[in-house]
Amino acid sequence: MIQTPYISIAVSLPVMKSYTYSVPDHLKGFCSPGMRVLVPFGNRRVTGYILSGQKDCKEFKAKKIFDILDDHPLFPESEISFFKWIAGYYIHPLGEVIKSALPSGLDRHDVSHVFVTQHGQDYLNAGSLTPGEEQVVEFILQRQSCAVKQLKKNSKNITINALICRMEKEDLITVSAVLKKDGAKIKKEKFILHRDGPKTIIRMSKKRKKLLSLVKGKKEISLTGLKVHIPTAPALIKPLAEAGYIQIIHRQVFRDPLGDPVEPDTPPKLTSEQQIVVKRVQENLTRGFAPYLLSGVTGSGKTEVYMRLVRDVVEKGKSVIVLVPEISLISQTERRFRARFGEKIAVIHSSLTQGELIDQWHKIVLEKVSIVIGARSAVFAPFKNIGIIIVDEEHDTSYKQETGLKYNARDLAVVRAKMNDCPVILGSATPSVQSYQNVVMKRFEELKLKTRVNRHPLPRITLVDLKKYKDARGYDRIITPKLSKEIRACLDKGNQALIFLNRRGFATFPVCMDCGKSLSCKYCDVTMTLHKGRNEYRCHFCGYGRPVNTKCPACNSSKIKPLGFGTEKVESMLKALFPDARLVRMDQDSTSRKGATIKILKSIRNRNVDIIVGTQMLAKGHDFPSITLVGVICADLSLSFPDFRAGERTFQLLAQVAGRAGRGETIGKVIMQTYNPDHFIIEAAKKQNFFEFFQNEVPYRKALLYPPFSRMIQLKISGRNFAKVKAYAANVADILKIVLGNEENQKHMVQILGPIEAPIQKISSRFRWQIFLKSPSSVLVNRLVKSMMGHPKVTPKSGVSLIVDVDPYSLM
DNA sequence: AGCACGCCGACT
DNA sequence: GTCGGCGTGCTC
Repeated sequence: MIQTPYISIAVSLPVMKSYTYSVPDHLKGFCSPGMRVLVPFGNRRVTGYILSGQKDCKEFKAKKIFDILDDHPLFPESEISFFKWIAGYYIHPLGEVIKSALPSGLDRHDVSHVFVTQHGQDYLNAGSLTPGEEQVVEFILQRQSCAVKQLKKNSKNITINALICRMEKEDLITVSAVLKKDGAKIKKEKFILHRDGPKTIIRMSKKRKKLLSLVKGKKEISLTGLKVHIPTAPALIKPLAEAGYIQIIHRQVFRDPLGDPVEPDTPPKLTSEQQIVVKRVQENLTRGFAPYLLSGVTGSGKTEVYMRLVRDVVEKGKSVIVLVPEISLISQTERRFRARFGEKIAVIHSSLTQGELIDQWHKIVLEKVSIVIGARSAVFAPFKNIGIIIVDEEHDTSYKQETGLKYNARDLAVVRAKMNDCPVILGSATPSVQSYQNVVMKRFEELKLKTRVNRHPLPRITLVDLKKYKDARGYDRIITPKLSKEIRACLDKGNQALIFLNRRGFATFPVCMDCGKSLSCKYCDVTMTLHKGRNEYRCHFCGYGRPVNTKCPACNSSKIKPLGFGTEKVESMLKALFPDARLVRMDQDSTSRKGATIKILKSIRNRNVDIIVGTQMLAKGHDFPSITLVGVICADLSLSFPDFRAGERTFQLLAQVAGRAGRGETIGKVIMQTYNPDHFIIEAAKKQNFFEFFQNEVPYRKALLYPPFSRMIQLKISGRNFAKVKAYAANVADILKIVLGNEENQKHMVQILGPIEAPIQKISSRFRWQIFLKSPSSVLVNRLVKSMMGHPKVTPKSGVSLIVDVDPYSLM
């Protein structure tokens, strides 16, 4: 609790400093760090987060805060230093860091709204408005009031600013600030308490009597609980409460996002390997920061190791954060944790509604739970006393947030563990090069699980050289005879086959047969994809669609040939090749409808399908015990990406997909079709040998000074005007060079690459340029960017945006 | 982010 | 001559 007259606030706006406010008398003693407050900022109201108390404020007169928005802090004081670290490392405003750490939808600020005045109304009725004015007035009246922003967006008229201004002067409309209201609130429910000795005696109907006896039987009962017995209870309670028979109280309840219940499980006996690993970590549980990399082949029982350690930590009265990759549905790992720990768990996941997420958050803050399991944002879980942090599938790219604050939750997990003096375990069957390099450098301790729990051997992988089928006609070119023979055999045995292709749609490269140009998106620098199911061409970057009978935009020819293939085409080919088989496709297109994913997963589990075709969403998080054959249509698709991590990603993806085969009793088979059977990535994937991959990859990274042998910061410059973007990018690069040139001792420590045009030159009508900074020292690149941003010549240019991405994942 | 203040082009 | 464009700077 803060007793000082002033408080230090981070506002949720892109401003780099914190601000001092005074606390009015009636709010004294109600402020704590971690609470939200509504504060005046400029001439409007915004959300601020209380950082600390402050004794005095001399340089300027502090404004008073308007209100405190929370009863309890939303995060513990101890987390503030973590937020500050993030703000510094990712070069991001502190208030926005906190905003992105908290559940979305909690932010409040003024939004200017326009209203129609009585005067304006009269003019409209009298028909004395100009057509332009009439349009504005009617647009506002349709929705009572309207945000100025929305009005501007809707209007094609460029002089809308002037029009609004003039209409306000003429008293046709008024503009005023409206506090943005949020959909998500704490859910409260009515609870009924019994009271003796009513103030007034009222007539007792049968229902009233029944209700009273029910209430008397329990100490307290929720209205929902009462409704089960007496459907009309909501109407009955009011007179009874007024007469003093009962008391109604409002209490917070937690919405249940967990869906169908999971059967509780009993811990199995650990294998000797697992025991060794568990013991090793247990020894260090209370000895401060200790980072581990748990590398274990698929099926080696990593989850069981996590669960043992979690139980230990919880028994010591500490909290646990478990991070899992973001997938479209609750993962197998999450289910297993719930089965083991039941009520002690909070879940943080993108499929939660805003309200559910806030409830889970409150459960953590109010210490109703001691375990959090969830996707990347769970790394911000507001625990005070963390005993261990676990990051499962640490190599997974979904830990990197690509919008707003571009953090990597896996890296933040290590930082948070360090600040909390606790162990952190990163687990994976295919670790990231970065994490394994940390093992090599002895920064992480490696823990190994070499054998599968059920002692089954890993699936056998056979390569098929696609070069031999380059000139083949028809199906053989995409589904080679070897693969189709194996599918047949798999079907005949009554098993399931999984066919993997990391590209969705039917034809991915439509080409005009007359002018030879590919059909590209109007707004992006990419080829469109034919989707037969939707009957249109679609851009996978901006969503723009063209009808299937579209003519070539360059020469107006109607002869567009659907070259290139995606999952949709593979599906239709398999249908033709195996007419007896039941097929299902699983990709973004087939799972976008609500409930579709569950339906597909259930049909796979219940063995109502024989062949599953899909993209990488098949490779993650779900367990398909009856799949015995995995077919990879083209293993090299992701290999040709213009990205130094293309090889790493390909290896991980192939190893993960291969691991889907033979999880049950039968030994799995994998057929991997590739144009590069001799490539070291493909060879290592074939052997499922991470170490071989790593040893071959490292020299290449070292030679070109790529991570983990350097730290990178990517500057993305984009805008609608090509010349402006290019000029601004050049300007930023110049400033970087000047700033770097001033630091004599650092000149040779940081490389500035660019500005260059991005591999995808335009997305959603925005032209894209980039600058890369590389350095062996993360501190130096960070400092360079900070001084560049502070340089007087790098003023934000209108129409051009500059985005800083520290440790970037996507270089496109 | 949003808003106010301050300087240059096309119009009553 | 002004109206209204938008570039620059600040918000406790």
